[in-house]
Amino acid sequence: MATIYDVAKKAGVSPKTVSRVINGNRHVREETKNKVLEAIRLLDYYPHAIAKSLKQKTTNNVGYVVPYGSDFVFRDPGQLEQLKGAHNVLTGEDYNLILSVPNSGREALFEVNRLLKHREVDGLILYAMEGVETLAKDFEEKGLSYVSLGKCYPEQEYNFVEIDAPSGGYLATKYLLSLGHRWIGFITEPARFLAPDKQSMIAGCLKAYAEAGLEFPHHLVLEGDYTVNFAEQAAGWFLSKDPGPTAIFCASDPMAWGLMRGLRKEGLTPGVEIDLMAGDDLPFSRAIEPDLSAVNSRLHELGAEAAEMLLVILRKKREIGTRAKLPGRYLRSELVIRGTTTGHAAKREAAGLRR
Amino acid sequence: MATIYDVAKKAGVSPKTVSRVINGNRHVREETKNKVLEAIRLLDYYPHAIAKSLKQKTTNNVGYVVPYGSDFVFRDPGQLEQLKGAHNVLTGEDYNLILSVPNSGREALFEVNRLLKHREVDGLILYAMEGVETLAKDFEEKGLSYVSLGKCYPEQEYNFVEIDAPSGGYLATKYLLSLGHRWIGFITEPARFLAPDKQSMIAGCLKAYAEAGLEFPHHLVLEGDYTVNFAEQAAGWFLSKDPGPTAIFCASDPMAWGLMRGLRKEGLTPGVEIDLMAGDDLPFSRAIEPDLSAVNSRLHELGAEAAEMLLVILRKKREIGTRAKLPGRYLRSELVIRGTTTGHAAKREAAGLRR
DNA sequence: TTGAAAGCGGTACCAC
DNA sequence: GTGGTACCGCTTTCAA
Repeated sequence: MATIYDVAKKAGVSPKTVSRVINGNRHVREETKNKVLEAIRLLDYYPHAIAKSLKQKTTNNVGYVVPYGSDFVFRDPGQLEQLKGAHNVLTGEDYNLILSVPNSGREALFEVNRLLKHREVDGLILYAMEGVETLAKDFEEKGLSYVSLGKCYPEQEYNFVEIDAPSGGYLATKYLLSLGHRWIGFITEPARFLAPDKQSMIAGCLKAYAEAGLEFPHHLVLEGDYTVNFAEQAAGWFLSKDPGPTAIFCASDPMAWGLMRGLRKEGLTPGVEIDLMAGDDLPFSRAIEPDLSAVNSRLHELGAEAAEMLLVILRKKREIGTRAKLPGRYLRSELVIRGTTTGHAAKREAAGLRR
Repeated sequence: MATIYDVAKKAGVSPKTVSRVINGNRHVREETKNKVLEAIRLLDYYPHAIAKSLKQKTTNNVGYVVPYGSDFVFRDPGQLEQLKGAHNVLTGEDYNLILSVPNSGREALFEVNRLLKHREVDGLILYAMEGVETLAKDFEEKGLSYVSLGKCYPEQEYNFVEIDAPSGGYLATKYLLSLGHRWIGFITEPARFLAPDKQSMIAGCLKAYAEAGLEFPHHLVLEGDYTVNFAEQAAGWFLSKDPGPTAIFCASDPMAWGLMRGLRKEGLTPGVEIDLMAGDDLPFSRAIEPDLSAVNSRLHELGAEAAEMLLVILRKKREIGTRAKLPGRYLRSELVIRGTTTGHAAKREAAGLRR
């Protein structure tokens, strides 16, 4: 395939002039430019991206590292929303996204080194994981760029974007309480998905109960694992409790799907005998279970925002030469009320009727 | 960051020797090797992937181009299974996968050029799309490597892997007929997803009917669009037909989910009043609708197989220097019988009972 | 406005 | 077993 020299020779100019034309430099006579363009067309010439990279010390690749393994990442719609958000932004700016899905935090650290230190990528979007604290300092020193999805260590102030889980828990709980529910069940995030000091949604749930002057039903809290099947089983667990819940809030949409199925199997219709609120509000959810009331976690925006931040950092680095630090951002959830939170179950309960 | 020269200097050897050590060449004295290793460790040295690429004319990146846009690709579990299959294989051999999701075939051709001709990738996995015929010849000429998911043009004999859709249709239909069904409804693949001469699953369905000596119910065929919502609506359409179906086979799992919901809304329980067979058997489906009988399209294998083929092609190119052609492969579906194909509806029909 | 030549960080042919 | 050096294809400083 043709090189810049072939083009130069054919057009009767120097490689530098060809380079100027390619990169839109205005200091080229129109006539010369046309000769070059014609030669490029004739030779079906495309600049060699690698050679350009070597010279310019940038690859136009960004790595995206999620340490939960390919089985999980490719099959969890919530993960994919984040990924999609980042992918959209990145490709919009002509960056390629290189997805790496190691099976553990340990392997992830290895991947991070592979991608960044070998300079296969200009920067990294990475899930919060233990050990990144050490990395962060290393990156700092070496001028490597990254943004994390979630805080990696308690004191991290820069270069992260995170969902404000407690605020989601607060909103959901407050709303359910306002419908008259007294006994709300909770399926939380798996503890292993929480960054070191990140607060669980439960913090917000507790707050809402406290504000309402009610005692929090600790016996109705279950740690989830983000899977549909787990949540389906959970339905029975909740119903075995006394007092049992008149409403359940769970930390992710897939868990809400499972819970819905579990409840139906037990003969309970969400929105009628029991209320249900989900934790993501994924587009996919609206197809599967269109009626689901939810806290919108804005996962797509989360990924997009991380990518935007990284692009700013990369741009600054290119222009000013130094690595920028962007203050961490929190995304607040919003309430989306649909058909599974009617308060009917709460009214029954108030009327002294128990299932 | 340190270069190979820094390491060489620190170890008191030449860059070439360092290169030998890095690449596992045996012609290095143990003592020298240790000196080099120590220097590498001290300097936290990692070889510059880009520089290596330039010299070796390989990038260790593979492109994956799907011309249906990001909204579709990231939210269709079937697409993601294929992608996951390819990603697993590729990363297992230390290749990076660069995902490109242009909005149309037209844009896809542009992407293909961007990735391949600029040498950002060593090879490409691409969805069958119109216009690839021209590309294929261009690739041939320029020695560029690709494998297509589906045949790109009727006479294509090499470098593709494709699901044998008619065989899936045949299996499903034959099985349903064996249960005693006479009137089977069909939701097909969207025509725009079919490669130029690719046969629809319907070809197989026709064959099964013909073998059974029955007339094919053309009035019960509906072209789908692969979405949940479409299929939900389709339930009503089927029930408005006369004679209506006692079983429905649809070309994808997401459509089966929608159809299930639609049928339930109409008061029909799949497996009881009407039989239902899905067209993918996705892992995700087993969580959402665990009971669904299906034709297993082996989408994960499809992606994996495409990646394997591409790796073989790339290996041959490296070793023999010439671009290999691999004969195209067809993947046959398999029947997975679960709870939604019981034949009850067919027996009722035979007994003269109609809904 | 245009060109000559050095250099990015590796690899590898060919000597020793 | 080890090293000197040219070269991959592009960009860029500096001079013309």
